[in-house]
Amino acid sequence: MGRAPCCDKNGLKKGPWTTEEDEKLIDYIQKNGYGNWRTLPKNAGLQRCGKSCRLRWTNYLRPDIKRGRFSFEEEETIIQLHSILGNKWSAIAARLPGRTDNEIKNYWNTHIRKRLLRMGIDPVTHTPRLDLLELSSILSSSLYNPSQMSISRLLGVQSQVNPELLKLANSLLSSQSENPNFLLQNVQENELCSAQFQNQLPPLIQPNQLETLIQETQPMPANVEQFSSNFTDFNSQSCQLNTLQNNGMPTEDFATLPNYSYYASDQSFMDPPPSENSTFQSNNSNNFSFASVLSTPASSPAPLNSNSTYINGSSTEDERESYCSSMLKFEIPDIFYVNEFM
DNA sequence: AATTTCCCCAACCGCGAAGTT
DNA sequence: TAACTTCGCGGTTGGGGAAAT
Repeated sequence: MGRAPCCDKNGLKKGPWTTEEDEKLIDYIQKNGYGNWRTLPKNAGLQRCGKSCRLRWTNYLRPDIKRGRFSFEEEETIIQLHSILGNKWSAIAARLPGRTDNEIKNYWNTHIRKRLLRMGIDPVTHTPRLDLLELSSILSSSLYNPSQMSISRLLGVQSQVNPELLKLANSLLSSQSENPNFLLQNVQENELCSAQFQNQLPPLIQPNQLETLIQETQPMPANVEQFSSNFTDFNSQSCQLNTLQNNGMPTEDFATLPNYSYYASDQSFMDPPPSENSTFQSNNSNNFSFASVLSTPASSPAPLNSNSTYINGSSTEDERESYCSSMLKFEIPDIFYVNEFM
């Protein structure tokens, strides 16, 4: 069937709204409410199409809109929800009172997405980028089997890996041949790091919680199952690259892993978390927690009530990135200069 | 100081779903 | 049930300010 135009565009104004227009729209809606967006602009005396009025109201003029920077709490929630819901901005917005889908979408695209990319996380799947993982795997194995190295392996994966990364790997291997301890030290650090990490994951989501979420998010996005299974690899492999990034520096920040919900944090379902100085214990370190996502049902948006430890809202972008780095623990080594590949 | 480039975000567009006639 | 209308969503654009050169 044909699609009807949203309005007669002849003579209708487009572009930024003026204060006068805003006042007219607010005044009309306060007196009459909103409902029929098609007739609203005419009744309100606006030379705009209904769609434009609706957008202006829902994204900007609505009295319950919260403006200003996103808090860490909100950012954490967005990342969690996006990992499950994908680009369902309206669904995500329903769990963030006062934020609009447009605002969240913009924030994702301009801040969070870029940050995840810098950290080597695929912002679509929320898993480590496969090409980087493959590179990491090749470099690690080459240290223990130098005779089998490794150009052949690089060539073997060339169809899957960014060609520029192959070049990078090649140059790193050259460095390794000149200084045999260069990467080996990092791998040994990595093993230590892994051992620490395995012992420090917080409590896991209970099966019934996961079931609730799955029911709530039907139909399940295609990437959810993949995400859950991939997260197993993520836990172990992310540690690996992180150690390379530290380039021999201690990895003590694992001991103070922030109470981030990728590892289960929200208190709606959880017992009070261990203090930052205590050691997390887990029977199974490979599971992902959806707990905090479940804290506010879509049908009844309510303020989030996470007890996560946050830096105050005035912190800088760098601080946020540093915080996120600790959360996700998957930074690309500086020595890789990977920004150009992102 | 002038120009260029980058970045952010409000607003627009097209589409599909749901509702109505 | 087909035709039409309305609504809402997600992707994209472009104006303007900030930062870099």
